[in-house]
Amino acid sequence: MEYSDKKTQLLIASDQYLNRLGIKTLLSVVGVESDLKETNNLEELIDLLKNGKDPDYLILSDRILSYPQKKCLENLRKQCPTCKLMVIGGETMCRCDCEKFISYSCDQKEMLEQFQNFFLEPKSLAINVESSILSEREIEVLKAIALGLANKEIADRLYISIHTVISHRKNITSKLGIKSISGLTVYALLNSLIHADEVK
Amino acid sequence: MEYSDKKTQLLIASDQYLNRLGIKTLLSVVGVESDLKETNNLEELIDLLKNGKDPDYLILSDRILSYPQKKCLENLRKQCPTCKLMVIGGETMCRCDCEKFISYSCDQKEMLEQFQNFFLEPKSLAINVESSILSEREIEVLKAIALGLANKEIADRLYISIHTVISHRKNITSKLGIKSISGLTVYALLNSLIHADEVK
DNA sequence: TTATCAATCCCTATAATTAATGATTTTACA
DNA sequence: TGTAAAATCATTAATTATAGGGATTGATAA
Repeated sequence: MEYSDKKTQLLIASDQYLNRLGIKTLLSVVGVESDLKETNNLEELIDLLKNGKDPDYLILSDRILSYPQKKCLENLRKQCPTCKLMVIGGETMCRCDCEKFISYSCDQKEMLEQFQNFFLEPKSLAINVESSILSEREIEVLKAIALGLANKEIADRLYISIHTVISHRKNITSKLGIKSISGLTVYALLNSLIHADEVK
Repeated sequence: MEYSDKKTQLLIASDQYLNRLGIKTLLSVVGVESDLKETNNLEELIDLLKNGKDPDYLILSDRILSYPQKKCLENLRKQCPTCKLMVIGGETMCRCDCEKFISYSCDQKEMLEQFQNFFLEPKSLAINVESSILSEREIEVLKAIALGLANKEIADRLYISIHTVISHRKNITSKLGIKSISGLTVYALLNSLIHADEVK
């Protein structure tokens, strides 16, 4: 039921230009012809999805997703319920609600196969994933922990008592199941709560 | 003084296929014609430099460098003292001994300019940078800290007393000037001492 | 053959974090 | 309007980490 005079609509969202360029080259290798749009940030992506018509395919890097990634993806899904979604991510990217997940570490052969499959396979049903459970305040505290602040410093920064900080910490560790500061730091990094160069 | 029948030798080293593909596409956009080799890991890169003749240009991603990055780059330099070196890295990559440093976050325009300049500008002199100062044992302890282990656990793992661990820790923090666990974790991540998915 | 450095160990005292429990106030939602 | 969750503060005890000191051994380079 396709109109042969209507090209496939494809949208690429990745923060890195070299990545987008690689993806585009790969698309031409695979033989996908499309009306192609691209963006390097989440805001513009959301704008494009809101104001334009739904693309047929959306290829995005996990690095442009905001925290929490799962929630962010869910919201994107709502913006384009009919499109096929491919997420390219690092080893630690949570497997999420998308038709195709590809790791950045895939070699040429695998990457080619995955891309070919993506455009051949029928659209799958969305998988429901539960989203993040941290409250706003807990996220603030988590950020501060990951930045290397001590409880007292966090208390001063957020204008609360150190007891409250400790309470939040307890809730964070029990909710996430991550007990060590390093673990929390990595979590915060992976979820773009902080940037590596902010840490003291 | 170039032989017109001899193509430029160029070597691309990046862990990610999409990156290499993007770089190659960019090279053809810029109009660089070359004998091109590529690799996705450090070992193969070193092999290529040892066994083949020196390339004219070496483009590498900071992600394939082993710890410490500066030392690793110095060693690579010795392997190919005459080649022009471009390093593409993240925001937190240390500015290092190379002719051209490009951030992954550069947009199309800047990336194009930087690539064009790289192949036009004359080779600069190497900058001497001091290398890492951590001892082997200190690196072991740092790894363990970044993985989220407590002093006691580190002691058990390394078969030393907790006092020794504390001593090493003191030396590490004073050498690096990084006091917080999060800071040390980020340092370990950036220097590929650990991987994010190993952290507990 | 001295220095130097890495690696190991120890002590004391203070600071910081965690565990276990509990309580109050505000906010959001059904 | 009642309930649940979030955000706040608190106490006590136990555990861990940090900041100062030192000390010994073995390897290695000047």
